Amino acid sequence: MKVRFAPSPTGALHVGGARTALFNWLLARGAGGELVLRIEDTDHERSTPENVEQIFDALRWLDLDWDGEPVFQSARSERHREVLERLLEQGHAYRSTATAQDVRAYKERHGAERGFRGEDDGDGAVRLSVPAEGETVVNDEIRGTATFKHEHLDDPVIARADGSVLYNFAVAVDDLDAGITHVVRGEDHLSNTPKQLLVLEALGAPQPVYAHLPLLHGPDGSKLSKRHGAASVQDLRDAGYLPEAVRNYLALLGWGDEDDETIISTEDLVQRFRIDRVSRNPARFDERKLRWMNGRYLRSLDPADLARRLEAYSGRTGLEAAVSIAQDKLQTLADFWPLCGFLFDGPAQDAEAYQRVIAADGGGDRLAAARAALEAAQPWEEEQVEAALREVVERLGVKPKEVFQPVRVAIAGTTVSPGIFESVALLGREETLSRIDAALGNLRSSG
RNA sequence: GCCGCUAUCGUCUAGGGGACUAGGACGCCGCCCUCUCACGGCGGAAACCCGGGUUCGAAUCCCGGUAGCGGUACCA
Repeated sequence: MKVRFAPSPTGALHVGGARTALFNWLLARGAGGELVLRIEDTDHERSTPENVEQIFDALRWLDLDWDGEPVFQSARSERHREVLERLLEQGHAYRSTATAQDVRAYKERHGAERGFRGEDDGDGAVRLSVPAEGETVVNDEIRGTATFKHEHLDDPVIARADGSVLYNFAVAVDDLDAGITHVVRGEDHLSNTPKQLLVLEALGAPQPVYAHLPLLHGPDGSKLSKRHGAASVQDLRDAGYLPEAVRNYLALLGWGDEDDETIISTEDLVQRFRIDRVSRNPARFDERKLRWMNGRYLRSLDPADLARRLEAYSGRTGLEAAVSIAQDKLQTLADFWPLCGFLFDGPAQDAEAYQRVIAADGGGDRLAAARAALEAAQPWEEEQVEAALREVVERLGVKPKEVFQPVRVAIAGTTVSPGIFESVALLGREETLSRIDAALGNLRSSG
């Protein structure tokens, strides 16, 4: 088995393209086949080094590897010219000067459902001769068969007047030459497939196995784009998702095993993935479910591992202690800093929280009581911190939160943080007391 | 317009003639846990596009309609 993944280098790797890459990868890796990467761009306008590097980068981040060197398509290779000549000589193709207007005029005369047939003008673009009778059947692993009657098919242009070849010709020849056995790509290519099959047939070449994946849409059913949030692999990485979670989520978008598992490791995915179990309906990309799944993966990570990833993501260091008290509260890597930033950069400035929790209803008095208890806590460990604060709660006869929240706002600046005992213990005695003093000082000065 | 593909809870899906009172997951709602926010636990609402046919029996097979998507480039 030889599988190929052929992204078009339009820039970032779109989420749909990433899923196609994943399915190709799962198919090849699961069957022990070979997976080649080909950058598909016959006119070479889009495959700038930057665009190509973005594709590689996205694939590497997803940890989807390929075999051998990536291949770059060419519109003017000697091989393409040679095959074109052969088709011309054998009468499978002809040169025609017919324009798009000519095609329209033809259909007005013969009916809209009638495929265009040109005449051999001896020059102009090269068109493939579609047989007058019969049909071309695409055997698709996912859809069964799609039948295209030849009378409905236009003679497709396969090379421009200047001799450069077009996609539907190039892709068929390139797949043939590379010995590709399995073509897995988006459903938008299904209607192109008969053209490619006809090229192969004119060449007397065998057909690969096809599988056309349903398309991916945005949450509202329209084409997935930036305005829906994350639309590319780059966006996903920036939003703080884990590659293993993205792989898991994407695999379940259009594919489902009979056992209904939701969290599936990549190893299991490789083992269980079956191309013929891919769904036929288009799927919507729902970032909420990805967030949930990412949280599951995040929580299952070893804290040291999570800290490493967070450090790479944020560019900061020394995060492990904070990670260990915040891990359960994160869904993405991006959630960490808003939650734990106060441990490193001082309390946040949430005036509303301060007013409501410390400045009102005796919050300051309870905070002062907590300060005194904390000052006496010995040693400065989570257990002693908890004992000290709970003792204050008991002595004052108030609800726990009436003591804990003022402390939280004093050290974190906001009402949301990791557990209060862990946070205080991690912050240290000196820093904690000084932040409480600052909050209390504020209270006095504001009267 | 023409050609092609598709149609199960809001979303992703399981199901492939009787096991369907249609299962799971996200999301949503309620309760529990609880120092905030989360996590977790328990429970709930929520779907077979419509119409014909085949059959003892249809979510499942067939036909038609409708809708969505894709293609219809000297783009990829």
